[in-house]
Amino acid sequence: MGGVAWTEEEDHLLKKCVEQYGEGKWHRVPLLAGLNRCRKSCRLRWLNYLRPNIRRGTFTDEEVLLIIKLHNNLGNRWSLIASRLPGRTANDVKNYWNCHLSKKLNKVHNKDDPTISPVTTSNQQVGRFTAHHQFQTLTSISGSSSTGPHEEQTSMIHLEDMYSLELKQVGSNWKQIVCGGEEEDGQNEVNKFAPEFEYEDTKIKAGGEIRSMDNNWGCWEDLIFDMDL
DNA sequence: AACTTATCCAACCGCCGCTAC
DNA sequence: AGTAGCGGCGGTTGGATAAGT
Repeated sequence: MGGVAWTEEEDHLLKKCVEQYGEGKWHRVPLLAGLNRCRKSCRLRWLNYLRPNIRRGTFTDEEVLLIIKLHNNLGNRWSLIASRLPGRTANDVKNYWNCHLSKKLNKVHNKDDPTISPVTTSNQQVGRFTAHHQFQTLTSISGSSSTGPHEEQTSMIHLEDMYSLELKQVGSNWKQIVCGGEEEDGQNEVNKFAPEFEYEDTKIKAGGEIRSMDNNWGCWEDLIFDMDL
């Protein structure tokens, strides 16, 4: 283990203590329970192992799909993801992701370019973005492609009908990003090659996925990874 | 059978945000 | 405003075990 393993006696003392005094006040637990463990260790042991209704064992297909979906939407916020999976702990979800899913996903993502993770929609690859803080809703994607020596392709990504991104694919890489806002004085407000930009409270950064925070899966469904798990 | 390598997962560590003072 | 103490979180570690040679 990563540290000193808990004994049955320690588990019993901790369980008894939490049942008697309730969760919280973890700084008092080692003293109340008579344990030679720090507050964090006690809390973790309770949350990940001793708490009632904890589900152990292998993850079901439904759980795996939900984890993937939630991870796309929330990132590495394991406690939030675990809260959607009854009986599963954040540590379990995190371990499962690190041991099983991240490797499989990396295999899929890194097929062509290790710096770009492809997202597919209607068989059209559009690259990926990360939206931090409040995520904007993806409303539509349109694209055009020209078949030339470099096979250049352009995709427009529209966010809440207010803001749009333009991706250009040169060869096998998505390199250029053009960010546009509402038209002003007939000129489209454009920042070329922006690695990231902010719109109101939303920061959108190149290199991740477009995400929605409002549980509106309808938009996201079109962007689900084309994965072979 | 003996050894090496890979995988899994419980536990630890350091950081962050919140609250009280 | 600054600080200490706390709970909570995500990243990392390392021992146990399985799989491979």
